[in-house]
Amino acid sequence: MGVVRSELDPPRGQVVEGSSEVPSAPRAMRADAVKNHEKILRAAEEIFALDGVKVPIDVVAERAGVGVGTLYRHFPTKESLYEAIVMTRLTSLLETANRLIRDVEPGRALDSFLREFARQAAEKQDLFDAMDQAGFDFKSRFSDRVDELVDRVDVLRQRAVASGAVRADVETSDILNLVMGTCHAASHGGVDKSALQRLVTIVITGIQPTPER
Amino acid sequence: MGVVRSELDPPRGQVVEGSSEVPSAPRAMRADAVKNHEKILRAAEEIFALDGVKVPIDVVAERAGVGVGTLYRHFPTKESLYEAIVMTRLTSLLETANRLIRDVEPGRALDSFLREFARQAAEKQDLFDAMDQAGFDFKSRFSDRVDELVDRVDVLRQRAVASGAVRADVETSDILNLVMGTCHAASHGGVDKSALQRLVTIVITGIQPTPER
DNA sequence: GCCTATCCGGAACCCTAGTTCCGGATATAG
DNA sequence: CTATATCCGGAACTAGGGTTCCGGATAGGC
Repeated sequence: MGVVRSELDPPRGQVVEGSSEVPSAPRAMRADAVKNHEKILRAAEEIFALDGVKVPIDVVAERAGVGVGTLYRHFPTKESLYEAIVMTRLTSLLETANRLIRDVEPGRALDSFLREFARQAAEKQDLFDAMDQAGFDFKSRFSDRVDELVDRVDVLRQRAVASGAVRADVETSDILNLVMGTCHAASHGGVDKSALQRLVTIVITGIQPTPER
Repeated sequence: MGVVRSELDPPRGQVVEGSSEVPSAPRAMRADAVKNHEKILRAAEEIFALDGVKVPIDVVAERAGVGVGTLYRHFPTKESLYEAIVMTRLTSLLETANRLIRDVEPGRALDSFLREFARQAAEKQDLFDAMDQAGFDFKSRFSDRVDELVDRVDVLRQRAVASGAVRADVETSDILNLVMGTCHAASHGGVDKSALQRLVTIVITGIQPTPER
């Protein structure tokens, strides 16, 4: 829940010197282990982005140039590896949201975020899969991080509403569902980058205040 | 391709009397077989609607009150059963489209169709799954029927454009992708009927001509 | 009422994909 | 340089779900 420290940080097995812990200090990882750990992460990031959760674990291992046994020693579960990758994606998105909240005028910030969100989700199949499963209400291993993200989007939305760029009766989940929908189209082929942006534009237009009517 | 005659019509094994075919006329189905065939279809329609393609075949058999062997004699493949169900759904949608084209004013017809489409796809998980796989370009067993449907929607769109209800730069695939996206949200829980209609409304608003800007 | 072409049920089989296990290799402390 | 704690690879095991098979039941023609 709280601290996430997944296997994403440069792996180490060392305990801080002088730790008051039990003196059975776990040794540092062997050099080859560290190298493999990184190879696995790189391979996973590439393949998951391309093929999503569905890709068999052997394929990841092969691409990493490593046996499945090795992969499983580094990540006890396929899901744990998947989770490690998705977490970085979500974190990155979160940073984007925060940056936009901080630096960009409210009217444009939401727009920019949604476009970036769509771009990412369309580009990284795994991200899409994750949010697909997680829904925006659903429980999942990512739900905490997803909640944070939804919270940030809510801030973006509120500001956009306040600045008159978005109608007040639109809910955050509506926006996310709609944009996820565009990604959905993108991740199943048949929608290139420009078409994707066109779809997002339609959504954004749809949530703007309507002058007349 | 052309004639679809799936196992949906009341099954019979009879050859038309006086057929010029080989005289080895295949007998009519036994009464119990006919009954089972129907039970299987009914069960499949219910379960596929609820759980989509993913549902194991044994579950369908059980719900139909029939052994898997029996199910497989009637439908040689899980996919063939699935196909039979989805085809009726697509056909029904096609009829809806045609009726709207015939009876309703262009400005409202597309709107009505999209709402009905969303309702159906959200209600029948299998329909959603099918279109999900088929995409709107992708190949699949349904692609012919899907093509027909897309063609009808294109007519609806063109008319809507002509009547000034929809912008001219919006493509049919854009519309379908967007609406599919809304269904996507709906089929993964967290979106009730009213929320779904709200989403569709946003999409429809998004493809309308913008007075200013 | 009898006989057999049809049909039924579900155990068994296969294939896919995740996970475990262990004999062999190797980094690295001493 | 040597000993050994770690690490590696991939064969083997497991589980879920589609499909096949065949002994037993039965509809329905005679």
